[in-house]
Amino acid sequence: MEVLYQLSYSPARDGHDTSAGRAISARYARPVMSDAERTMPDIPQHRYNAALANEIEAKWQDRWDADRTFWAPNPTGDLSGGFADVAQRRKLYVLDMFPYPSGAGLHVGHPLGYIGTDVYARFMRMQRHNVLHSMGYDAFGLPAEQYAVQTGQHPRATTEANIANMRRQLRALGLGHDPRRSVATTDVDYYRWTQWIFLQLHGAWYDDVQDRARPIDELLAELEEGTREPESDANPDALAWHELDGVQRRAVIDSYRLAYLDDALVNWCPALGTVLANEEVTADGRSDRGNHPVFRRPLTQWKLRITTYSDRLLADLDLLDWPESIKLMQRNWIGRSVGAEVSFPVEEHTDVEIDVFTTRPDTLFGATYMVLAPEHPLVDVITPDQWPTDSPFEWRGSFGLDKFPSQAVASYREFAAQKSELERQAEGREKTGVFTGAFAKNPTNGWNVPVFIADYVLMGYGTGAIMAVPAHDQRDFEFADEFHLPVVGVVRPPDAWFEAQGLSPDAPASEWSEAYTGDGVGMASTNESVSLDGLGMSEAKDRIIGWLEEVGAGEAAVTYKLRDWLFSRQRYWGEPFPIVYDTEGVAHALPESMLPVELPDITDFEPRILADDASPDEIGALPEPPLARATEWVYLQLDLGEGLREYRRETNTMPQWAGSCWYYLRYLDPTNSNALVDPEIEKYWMGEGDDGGVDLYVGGAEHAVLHLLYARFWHKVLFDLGHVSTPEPFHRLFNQGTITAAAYTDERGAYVEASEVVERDDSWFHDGVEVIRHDGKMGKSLKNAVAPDDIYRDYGADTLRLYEMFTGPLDGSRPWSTQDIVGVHKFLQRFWRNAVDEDTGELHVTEVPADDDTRRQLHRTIAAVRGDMDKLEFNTAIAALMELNNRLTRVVQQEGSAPREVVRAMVLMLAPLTPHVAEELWERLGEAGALAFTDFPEPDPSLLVDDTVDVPVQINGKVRGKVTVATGASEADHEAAARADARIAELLAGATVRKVVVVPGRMINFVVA
RNA sequence: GCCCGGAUGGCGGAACGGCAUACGCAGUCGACUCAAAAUCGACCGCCCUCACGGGCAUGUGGGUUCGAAUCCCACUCCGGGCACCA
Repeated sequence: MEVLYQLSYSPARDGHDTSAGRAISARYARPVMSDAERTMPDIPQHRYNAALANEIEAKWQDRWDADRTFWAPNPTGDLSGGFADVAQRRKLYVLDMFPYPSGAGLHVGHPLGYIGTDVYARFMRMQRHNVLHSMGYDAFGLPAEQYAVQTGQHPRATTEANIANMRRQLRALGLGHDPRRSVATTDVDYYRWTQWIFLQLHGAWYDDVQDRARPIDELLAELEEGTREPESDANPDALAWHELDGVQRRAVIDSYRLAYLDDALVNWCPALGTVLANEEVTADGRSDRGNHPVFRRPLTQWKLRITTYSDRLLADLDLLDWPESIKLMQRNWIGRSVGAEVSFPVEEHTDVEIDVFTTRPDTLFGATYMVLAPEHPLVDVITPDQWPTDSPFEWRGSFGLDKFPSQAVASYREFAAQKSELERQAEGREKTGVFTGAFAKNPTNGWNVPVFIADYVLMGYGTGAIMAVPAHDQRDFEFADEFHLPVVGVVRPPDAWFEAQGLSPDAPASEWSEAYTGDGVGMASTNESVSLDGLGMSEAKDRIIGWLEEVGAGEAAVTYKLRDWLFSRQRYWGEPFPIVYDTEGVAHALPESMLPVELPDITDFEPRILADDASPDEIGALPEPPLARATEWVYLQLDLGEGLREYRRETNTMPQWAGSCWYYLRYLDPTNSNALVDPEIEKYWMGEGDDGGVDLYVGGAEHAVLHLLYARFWHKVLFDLGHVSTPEPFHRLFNQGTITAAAYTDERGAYVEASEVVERDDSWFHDGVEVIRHDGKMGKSLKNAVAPDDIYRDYGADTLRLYEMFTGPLDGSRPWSTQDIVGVHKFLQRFWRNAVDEDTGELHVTEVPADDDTRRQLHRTIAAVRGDMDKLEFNTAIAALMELNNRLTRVVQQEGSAPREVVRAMVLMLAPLTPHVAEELWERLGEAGALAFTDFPEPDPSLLVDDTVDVPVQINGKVRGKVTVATGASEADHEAAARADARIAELLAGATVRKVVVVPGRMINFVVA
């Protein structure tokens, strides 16, 4: 079996250590104590301390590599060696969100989740599971490219160096990963398949009837057979397929694709020199990465039609064992709203209607004006040449006292476009807008309502136009207030609302100080054919939607906040698109046989930015991607079926999210050059059907909507097209917490290096200057990172693992405290001492069985540890092991040696948590077999119950004593035992016992008068 | 503003509606030692008490219950997400 791919762990299977591993061994095998200390007679030679831990850790890490301990066999293919041995085991796929290999390396906050998954994976491996656990690298992205711009060093060089360093740091933690599966998204053999998935998206369309994606060829066939009409924006005249010419047909087909070119407003970030997805822009209009200003600009870019999956992305959350908070964030992000679309005829334009979306069709009678988004295409159509007579001066625009409506519209558009998202934010919710000069007709009551444009209506949501009901929508109310538009109430608020407003219960809406948005009784909503008066909100909605459908003025409708995924980036260090353009500018997908499209080597990585961020309004400010300058790569001749022709390549690259959308599939079959993953292997690890997917996926909650939504979308497309067998990629998701640490700022508010701060009298000083303490997520930016290498040096990796698992529940955030580490280190030291003589290094375990109480505690501990580890509650599992060790310490003191049955079980229970020291003791105990695959201890049920149990006795719910009763005693026996207790009897004397509550084995409560 | 989540000793944290504060850190005292370190042991929520014991404590105020850290309502503070989404 030959395993060849880039950037893998070095081939330890040949018996050679990796160079990185060697470095660790050499570095950490060095004793921490000086030779003088080492030879001092009163410091035991064989104490478990950092020096010994480092020796043990290096030894076992080398051994695991040599023995291929964590190679998980596939059922077939290159990686199937040894499968027969595990074929009877159940499979388990444990996955970490893979890291970006940054140059700074790891700090102790990073591996919290990795340690958690490793403990769980090792625990399950000891319960006869074939466990797949590996770690790859999400290595495309901005930092490597920005570093390249600064230094001229190729991103591949820095990326590979960073990956090597992270592998070294992770290896030193003793993580039981299958190294053969460690892919990096930047490997050509990897991104070849990222490009392949893009081709699948490009070659597919969404069939709304079957509710799934299908190959585009099937669409073509249906159009040619005439079983489907070419309904598309690219076919505005609704011509039949046979009436379209070749160019038109092509445009129609392209408009159906899941990957499509779109000319629309994008988030343009001049400082980063690229456009960004909506998900990458923060609420205050800045880039998620780097916090630079972002502007809305039109540009032709690739988009992925994720919106077609809105409903399924929403509905299938129910299949998942995920934290409710993450599901909720995804639901909110998808933002499904139910309501109606209503058409408002435009005055003087018999053929034009303005369609609006509303969630409150029950308030339709109260619509007193309309608003279009400034960039709405109908604005130019409806805007008249002259202002209507009597149109108020204040409506005509405060942006230049415009003589004509077209001028007012133009100047308002300019005003709105020039505002950055940040400026819009800074202005709060102040409403601005301008009258278009046009009127539309409210279909319910025939009112002529003025049509405005205003930037509080967004082109990207709903239809880009609203009906404004100021009485029942706060934004509309504020706009109406600003422009003195009529406010007509059509839902009667409850009396309490009027009271809270300080209004009399019959005050008309024109006197209200805010909109009433709650439920209420319909009023003033009657015409010749429908009435909503007296109806509640939901009845009124049903009634009016029925009426709208009847008269052809509207229909029920659903809208989503989710937008299609902007998929182009003007960067070098990303996956090239497998797309070329012909001389007409038409995009063509390359055939699969031409993959991979490799990134060309260039030397100038900088995106060309033609204007600085001070003048982003120039269209010329848009950049040319670095790849556009690789002209020898860009221009080529190809035969795509029409003979040899000239083409130019797409020079944008894919966003960083692309590679991370599917890496969990490539771990399964990393060396497959014929397919993304072999179907048999995919079914084996992922399972099939609604409850299939990765068994446990652990990562930070910061990926709640970005990565997790994109990955689910790609997986569903692959599912629809038959490439994977489960509708969802990640069955169980767990969010590990973050590690925080003290951070300090000086008087300018700048962070100072936390490790250099000293405490004096409850104050903190850096270089003698007092600084302010805050707590924050550990990291480079707060200058409070702690390197794992330092902890390995001072305590060993097992101690670091144990400490991180002990400080609290895995999903909680916890402060780092180097001071507290000594507690878990001493626990390991004490357990070691219980089994090994510190002076001689001899084992001092006895074959004599443990006493009954010790054995009972052992089995209770086994039961507790098993339960806790199943639930990923490692902190309480460790607490139980500490308690057992405390008892073992007493036994050793009394007996002079430790019972093997206890030591053996404890070694097995520690094996997932502190695998190196456990392996060492396992070997010294002379136990046979690989520890990693030895069965986890099982509790003896008969030892979990005691003969007697202490039960608290309460009087009126307060604990007043404790009695001992036989296990399984009756309620009467409990009561009798309690009454027999001298102190209880005394307290009960003279009182009337009204009631006795007995919960056998738990408590007795006397209720007295 | 809206939506989630949280609040327990000096600190990190334990507690199926039933002995609050497990386990660990820090602290106090003791044993060993000439001494220190290391190790081992005891104590360690607050108040009153020599003690026995009692009172009060799980952010605040109510409620349900024989019994509430746990369930319900309101509020305060902290953390996270969304934010003119019609």
